[in-house]
Amino acid sequence: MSDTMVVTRFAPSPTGFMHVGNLRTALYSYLIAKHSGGKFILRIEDTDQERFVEGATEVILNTLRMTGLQYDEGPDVGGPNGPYIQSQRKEIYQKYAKWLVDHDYAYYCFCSEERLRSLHDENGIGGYDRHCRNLPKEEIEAHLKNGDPYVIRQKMPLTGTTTYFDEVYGEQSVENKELQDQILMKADGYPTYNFAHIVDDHLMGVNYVVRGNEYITSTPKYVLLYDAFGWERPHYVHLPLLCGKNPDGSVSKLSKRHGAVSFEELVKQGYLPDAIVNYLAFLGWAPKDSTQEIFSLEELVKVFTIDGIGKSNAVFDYEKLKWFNAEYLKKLNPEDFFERIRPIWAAAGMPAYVNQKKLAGLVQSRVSTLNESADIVDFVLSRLPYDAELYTNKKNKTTPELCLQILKTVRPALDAAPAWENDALFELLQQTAADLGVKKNAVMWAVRIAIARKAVTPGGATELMEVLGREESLSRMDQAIRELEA
RNA sequence: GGCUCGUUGGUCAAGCUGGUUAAGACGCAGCCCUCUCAAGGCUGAAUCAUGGGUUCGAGUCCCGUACGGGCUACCA
Repeated sequence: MSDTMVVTRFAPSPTGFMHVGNLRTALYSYLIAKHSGGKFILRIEDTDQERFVEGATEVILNTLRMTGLQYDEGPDVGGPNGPYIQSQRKEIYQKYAKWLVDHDYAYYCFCSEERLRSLHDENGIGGYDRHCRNLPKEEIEAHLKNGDPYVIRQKMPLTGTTTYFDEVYGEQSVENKELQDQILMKADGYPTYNFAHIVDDHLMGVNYVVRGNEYITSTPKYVLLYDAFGWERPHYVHLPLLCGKNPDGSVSKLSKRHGAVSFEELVKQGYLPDAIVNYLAFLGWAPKDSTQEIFSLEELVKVFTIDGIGKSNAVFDYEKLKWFNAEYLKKLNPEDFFERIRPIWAAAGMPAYVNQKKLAGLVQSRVSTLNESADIVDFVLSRLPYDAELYTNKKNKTTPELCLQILKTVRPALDAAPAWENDALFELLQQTAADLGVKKNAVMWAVRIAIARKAVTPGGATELMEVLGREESLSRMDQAIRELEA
């Protein structure tokens, strides 16, 4: 292990929901820190006052809690480098901005918004013309004394190149003349992301900056700031982006039109936090020397390394997420699974006579999300409409007529059932089939359709009879016989 | 437009310093199992964007082209 501890952070802006792309960034930051026994910090970046959303920080805290990404320092747990909410650190940024101005790395800009807008073309493209870069001292003093609104801009070098090393993408370098004199402090006294995160990362000891690759081209500007302050530059780990597939086959940055993209939404749809985390880990990363895919958070911490991170953007695939979720659902012990779907069934109106525990057992290996557990048992929740067609089955050679005959034989035999339990019922029906001289499968088909009225059900005829209970099963069967006779 | 990053099957991807029958997973198809359907087991179809180099030999190195992403905000 190196002598300096790895310190990473997750620094979301409170938007009101947790985009899975953001969650994945948080995950990777956490894993990189914890893999080497380092520290993981949470910092809220709320410097955009116009975008303030009530309760948004709670969403972030809650997501991290549910996914198990425990941070060592953060707004609600404190730490030696707080506060961890940027809006509470205004004076700090102002102090450092002032230092930059005093040392000629930044300057006051008094340009009006109208003037700035006029610099842009119809697409909003076009940089600042550095109008205020070399204002005479007296003019600056006058503006300041006059209380004119101003911003502070970074004074980029006009020549040369800036180079930095990215842990994923390798060496990156740009011509300094391409760099904009970006705004560090806004007119409202708040810093921009471009400035605040640098000051905070340094002050908080963050030495591994993990974020989306949309920052790859602006990082030279950040590196210049570190250099200006004389601070040690952090390691940079830029991550490939998460994309979604469009109807026409093209891909673009993952957004709402691709489906559920927030953690909360996925959970609401019946995905388990652990499964979501596991899937996200594999979007842009793969373990070395292993084809294993199911990993707990603790296991991920052990195997996660930066050199396993890919460079190209990944498409978010809901089918694969479903598979992960189904795997996690199957791994749950039966009681656990039952407890999770019980409220869903209750809300759907599960009848009291149903043996829910048994039903849950039948459902567990047949759903890929919690919510599906209600759809898949619709025929239990209420009696589905009669459909004579279902009694006809080519493979088992059944027809409505044959089924009626079978049911009329089965029904009285059932009265003699020793116990209303799967094995006994199975044996009984098997015996009836033998007595009748028809295949067992034909009997099973007739009975199952009679009580479920559905071609595809979780579990077979006798299992469903057990789940429905004696009374309901017989009642359904009686009804089926009446309908077939009509 | 400028700058920049990327490109292995439909999707996630392994393939690190050039020689592989180019892993594995999801999905898809088929078979087995089976009281329907799942689960489980087995099999299969499907990929190195493209054109030039370098080399005895390139998915792996170099250049161009195409396509895609990102940045170019008093958003992060």
